[in-house]
Amino acid sequence: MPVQLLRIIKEKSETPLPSHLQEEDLKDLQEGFDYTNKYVQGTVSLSYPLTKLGDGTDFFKVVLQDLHNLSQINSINILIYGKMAEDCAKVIHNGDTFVVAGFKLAKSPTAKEDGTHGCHLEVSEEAGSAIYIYSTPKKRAASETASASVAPKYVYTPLNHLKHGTVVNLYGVVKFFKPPYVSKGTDYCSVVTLVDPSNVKLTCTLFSGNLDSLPKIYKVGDIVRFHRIKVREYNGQMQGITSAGFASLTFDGTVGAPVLPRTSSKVYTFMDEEQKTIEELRVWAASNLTISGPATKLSGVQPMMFFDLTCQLVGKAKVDGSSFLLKVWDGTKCPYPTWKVPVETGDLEGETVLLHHLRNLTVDILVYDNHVQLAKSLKIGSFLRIYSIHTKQANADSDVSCIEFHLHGGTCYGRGIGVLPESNPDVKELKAFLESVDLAESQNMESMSSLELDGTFNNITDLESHLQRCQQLSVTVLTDHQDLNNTELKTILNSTAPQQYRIRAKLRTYKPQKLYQSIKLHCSKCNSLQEVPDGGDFDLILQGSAATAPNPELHNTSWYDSVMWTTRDQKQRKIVIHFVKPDEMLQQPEDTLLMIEGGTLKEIWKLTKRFKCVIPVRSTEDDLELLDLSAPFLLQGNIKYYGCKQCSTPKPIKSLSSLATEQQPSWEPAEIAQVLGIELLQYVFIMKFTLVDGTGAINAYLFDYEKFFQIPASEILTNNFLQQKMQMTMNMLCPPGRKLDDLPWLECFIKSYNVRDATKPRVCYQIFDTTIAEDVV
DNA sequence: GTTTAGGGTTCG
Repeated sequence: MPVQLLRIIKEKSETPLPSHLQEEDLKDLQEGFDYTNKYVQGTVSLSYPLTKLGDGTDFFKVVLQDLHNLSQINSINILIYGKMAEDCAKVIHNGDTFVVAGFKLAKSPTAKEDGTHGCHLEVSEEAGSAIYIYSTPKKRAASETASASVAPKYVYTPLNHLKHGTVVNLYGVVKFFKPPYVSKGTDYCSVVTLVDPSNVKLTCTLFSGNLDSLPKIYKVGDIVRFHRIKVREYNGQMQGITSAGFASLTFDGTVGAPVLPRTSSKVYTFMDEEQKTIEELRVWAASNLTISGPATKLSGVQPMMFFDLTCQLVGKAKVDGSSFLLKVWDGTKCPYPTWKVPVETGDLEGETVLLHHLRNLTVDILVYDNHVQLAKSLKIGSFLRIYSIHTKQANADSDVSCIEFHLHGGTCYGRGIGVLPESNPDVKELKAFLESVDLAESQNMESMSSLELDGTFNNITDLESHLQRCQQLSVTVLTDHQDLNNTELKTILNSTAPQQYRIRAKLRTYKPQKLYQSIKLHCSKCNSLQEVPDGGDFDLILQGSAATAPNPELHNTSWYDSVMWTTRDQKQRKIVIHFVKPDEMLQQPEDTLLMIEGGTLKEIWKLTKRFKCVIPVRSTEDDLELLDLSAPFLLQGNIKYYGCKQCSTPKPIKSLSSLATEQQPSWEPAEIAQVLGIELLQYVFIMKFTLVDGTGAINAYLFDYEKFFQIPASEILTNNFLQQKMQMTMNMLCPPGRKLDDLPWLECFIKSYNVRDATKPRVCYQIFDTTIAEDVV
């Protein structure tokens, strides 16, 4: 809208300028800068008559003065070209406040003569400029009286004085409306029924090929002003219909709300009189029109109702030729399970991450027939009001029934979809609310009742394919208890613990998503879980122990041979390696256990490649001893073995001689730990699986040393291949980006158990006696 | 300077 005539009340603009525009001071304007998104503001001090340039283009020149700028150069010439020149010349008056946005700056050839700015502004529709003119009524009235140039005076006809075959202007309060929809002809259509204080109704049928030029009505009670509407008699009643030059303004009908016209007209008159009319109509409507109650939120829907929903579009997808899916949210949670319309993953438009985040708050609305075309054109993220959504209860007799949302075909009762601008007060309120919604809360599966869970299995399509799916092989296999029957998750959730169940479910999600974070150390004695220490800690401990000088008296005993040397670097570090002697004389290095004093991380690492076991030690007066238990007490291959600090009581190293004297020591970590008084910590996978089966969802812990993944937890941290293998397995169980429908089934055993910790008692679940099927691995 | 729709809930 290149030229807008607005009103000023108490020096303050009623209509804020578009937010992307930034004000620029006249004195700061410089050549060579981009002023596409800038505006300047001032008072019209002089305007010249509208003229035509040689090529026939309309041309209009205005001098703009910045009254707040006390410097010498406080005015600038504005050159307006084309249609904007014509529009502007019609409405502008000296003294008006004038705002120009999106102009071009050029050197002014007349700067020196007239004392204005060194540059002038060039303004035209082609350049993307916009002009806003603020006119104070008093000044305008005075100037109109003085100049005797009278603005067109509109006459408005009350609804009880309409005559067939006339074209009139009128005001009315919206009693009913159909938001613009695609007609069967070439245009959009909107049907609007108005009333006014004469208590006569007028239904208007409005057509336009341009969606924007139909009145922007958002709710019953809005007030409209129509210019040039044709009146006809139809079925014994007066009817309004668009005629050439039809134009409209729409206002919020709330008493006391700002009087802001919604329009697409480039130029319109709107002054004191109009303001007064709107305010009077608002007051009349407040006591004469049925006021609808508060808007229905998703949290307030009932199984069988029609309602209007103000919401944000999160996703959309084609379904078939006659229906289309809209995924929307309003920040509240529907109290019933809601249906999920199955669509191909590739057909779903919207931000995947957001769709996932909001999955518990979005509802699927299936729109049909004539609404499909409009629905397709909607932008993700836009704010909508969907009129007359029908809620329907699916499978009413089953105990897992859910609510379906339909926008049926046709336009009865104003059924349709309207896009609300961000400036709409309801949208502002909704936006603020959406930003405040605590997603963590709504995503917390544990806080959800089984009824609230994903309703994927609750519609007919899914039931049909249910048999098919039952025949699918599970990606997991039970290693025991095959005689048990499956139990639904809902039943498990409603039962007391402890018990054991066989279930058939899908892995909806799991934690941690970074698989290496699932590896912990477990003490089977005190049942504690701890993080795997990182290599840096080990390095520090080694450096600390290197400060302890080796004790030569401890070298070369009956059960080990010792070798010592000094590094040639400045540190002159002493390194001792004690090779444990087995009975067998001929021993291969790969079968040998050695102990090392004063070695670095790198040296130890190298030794583990050649020898079977490496134990870092340091000297005391009468024996070798293990280092701090934050360091591994044993390294074997790629694996570092740790002891539980709490449960271990380390013994002198000579206790190891009992193993060394065996004929062929196996050097099992568990045995070594035992003789050294170490409580061995076991590597485990700890994961939280969220399992769903259509009746409920359960968070079950996977506590696995090796059996489930058939990958030893101890090896995963140092083996890229195994990490990849585990990631592939998880991708198989829970393919990323897949709908729940397409996930594979898992057969699992789970056991429930009671947990009493600092918080309230709760029931937890753990997977057991289950393993990944061979063909999956 | 035509047609569309011309208010009054649901096939899915």
